[in-house]
Amino acid sequence: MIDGSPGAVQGAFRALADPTRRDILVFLSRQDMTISEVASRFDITRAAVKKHLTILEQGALISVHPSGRERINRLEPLGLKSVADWLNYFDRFWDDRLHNLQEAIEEEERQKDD
Amino acid sequence: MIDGSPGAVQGAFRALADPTRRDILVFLSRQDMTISEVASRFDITRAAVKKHLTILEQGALISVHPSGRERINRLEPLGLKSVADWLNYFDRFWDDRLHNLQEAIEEEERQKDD
DNA sequence: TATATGAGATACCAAATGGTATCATGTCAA
DNA sequence: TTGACATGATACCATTTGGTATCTCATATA
Repeated sequence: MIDGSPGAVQGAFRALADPTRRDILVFLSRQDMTISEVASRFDITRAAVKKHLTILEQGALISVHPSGRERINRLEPLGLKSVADWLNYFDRFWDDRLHNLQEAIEEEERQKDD
Repeated sequence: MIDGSPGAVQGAFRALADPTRRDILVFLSRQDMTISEVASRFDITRAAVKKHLTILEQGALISVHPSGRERINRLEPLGLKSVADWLNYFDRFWDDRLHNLQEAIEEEERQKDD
């Protein structure tokens, strides 16, 4: 088994599959935001943004902190790290296979230049 | 912008969102396989596996090489690397103290932009 | 040649997904 | 207290997604 905690990894990958959610993570990396603040960055309704934030929270990529009538959304880098850890399994292939691949590509490029 | 080639990153993240597809990648990391060989590892039909392989190919996570009447599916580490590169943006946030520092800097930048 | 086999192509289905609109609730402030 | 505002909750819709079944095509092989 590769996943240390399979469920968590699945939630994180699921959350990252949507481009809007990835953009939200970038925004939150710069600054904590309320739902409305996040929503103001997009052309979709606040309700849709709320759904995205819920999925991000389920994937443990953000945490939510109530403050009065607002809810502050905060990036949780640890969740992203679980994804990076999963990818780490393939690190060794980036060394050998990737090297060979790169050579093959360059060789192909040379042959096109005829 | 974070993505070097946005479309490619989206395709890769989309492909990785499904646990069956992530398992397929692990199998292919050990050994190249035909569609039927991959399908024999799962309890779903060969047609369903074929769909997964198509999505993996669209995400540039595997490549397909016809050989006679068979089609060899091969892991493409380069596609996974594009995902890792996207995640690299968040490397600095894995340390909370760096996060706070970065936040202050970015906030200053943001207020200039408004 | 005849036949078995690997793969492609559709058509179809149930469930999940991303979105909207609408209404309810809690909290701040005048 | 009353109104304004941030959020929660629900119902609903169109599209995508993961899956099956079935048919056809191409290619080994007896």
